[in-house]
Amino acid sequence: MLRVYNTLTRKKEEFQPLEPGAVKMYVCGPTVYSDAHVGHAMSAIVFDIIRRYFEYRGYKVQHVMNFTDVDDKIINRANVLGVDPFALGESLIRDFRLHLDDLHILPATANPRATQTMKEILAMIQGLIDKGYAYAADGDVYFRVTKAADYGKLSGRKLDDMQAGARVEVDQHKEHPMDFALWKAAKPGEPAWDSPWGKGRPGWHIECSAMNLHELGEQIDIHGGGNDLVFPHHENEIAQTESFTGQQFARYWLHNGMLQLGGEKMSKSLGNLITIKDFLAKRDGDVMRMLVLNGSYRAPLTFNDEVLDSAEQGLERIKSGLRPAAPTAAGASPEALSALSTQAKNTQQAFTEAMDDDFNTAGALGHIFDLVRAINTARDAGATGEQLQPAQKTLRELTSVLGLRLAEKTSSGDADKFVDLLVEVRTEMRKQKLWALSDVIRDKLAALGVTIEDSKDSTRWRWG
RNA sequence: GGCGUCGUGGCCAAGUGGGAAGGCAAGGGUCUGCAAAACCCUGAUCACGGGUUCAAAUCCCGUCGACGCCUCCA
Repeated sequence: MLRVYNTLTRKKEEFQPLEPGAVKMYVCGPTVYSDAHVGHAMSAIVFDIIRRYFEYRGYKVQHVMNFTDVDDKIINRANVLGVDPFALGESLIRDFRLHLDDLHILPATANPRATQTMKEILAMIQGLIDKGYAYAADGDVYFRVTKAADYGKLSGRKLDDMQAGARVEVDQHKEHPMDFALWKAAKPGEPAWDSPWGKGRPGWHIECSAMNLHELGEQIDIHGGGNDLVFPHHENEIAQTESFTGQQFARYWLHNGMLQLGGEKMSKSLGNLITIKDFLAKRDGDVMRMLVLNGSYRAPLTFNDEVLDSAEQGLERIKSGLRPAAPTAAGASPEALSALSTQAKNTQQAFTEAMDDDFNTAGALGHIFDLVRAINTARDAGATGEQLQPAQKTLRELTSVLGLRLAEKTSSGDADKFVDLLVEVRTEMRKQKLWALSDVIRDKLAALGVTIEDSKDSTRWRWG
């Protein structure tokens, strides 16, 4: 039984899809006004793992991730750069997609954009006005929060409490300080679309509601995003969509925790961010994923060089389990092989149990390391490639559910042949006990990125 | 001020009533010509103080601390 933590109820609940065997999942993507940072990567990786796990469990997943491509910040930044806001968004979306690929994140089944959903946005706003949930004022349109009886149910807030906080902007157009914009009247020089209320553009929240409705229908299984979106964004989405359709919107609300850099949330507004591009220039995409897997997706995640180094070493360890049998392997005992296959079976089961419990990746990873150890023990006991194969296949399968690539480094070009030759020559030297010379070759190759591992009667090497 | 999450060995962290997973780092060992890799071994009064219970890291109350949201944010 798969259980997920639902922000709406603050409890873990059994996952029951609207339609058997299918999952409709909508995840809030970035607003494209500057380079995406590793916090965006974390969120994308979290929901990629969730999606992969659902697919592993046999569900057909519709995974929608939007791009917000019209918004104040995009316009401001485009003005600063002196470029067209749409061109800016376009190029950032292109970059983001490349990053997702480098991070081994499966492409969403749909990537709607605000600017391409304008018809649906306008229809929804009109519908909300018709039903009395929204009102036009001076070219703007606002949502009437007092009309939505359960406004605040996701974030656990009450309208009265929020007013007490007094950090709500005062706007004479609004009936209630917490009313929020569905449509914003255009200022001179801004991108604008025609509407019954004059030229303008959509507010931030309505686009997600409209895209959801358009791509997935009135009800969805899972709505996801960072926990900084719980209020006001997701709260407002619920208010809009449920007021419009008259029924429950998303059954399960899943939120990932924030990446912490130096004890603080990484964010664009704080400016303490590391872009995905900078990260990938230094580390493999698997490292970021490993970091996410080692923690709990709902909790804050520490991000620094120490934990990244640790993640990198952990990956090496998993890879050790995938390495081939010794060339001279004579075969392991039946007891050893039986222990290996038992461990593979147990690992598979324990993995599923962990992941079924609200995607407990840290637990799942622990079980995977048990299998790694069992494989390495069997290899040390002389298991042949054929004998290791079933367990290694299980290891591959489970790690790929988590989205790990686990690629061994390779060289481009013909270098391998020359390394083979050097290693061959070195083997001769070792036979003649020319240790000093052998060690020089080993050191120099290491400097070139080749790792040499000798055993009693054979030598193997690899990049990295 | 309001709402919420959390505090587990040097670091990251799983576990939410009855054995304190796992990874990284460190130390010791096996193997090796030496290394490396692999394997084995070594380590925790579970923030603090009360309470409930035969039994608490886990439930309840309190204290302290950290972080998030309440304004755009993954």
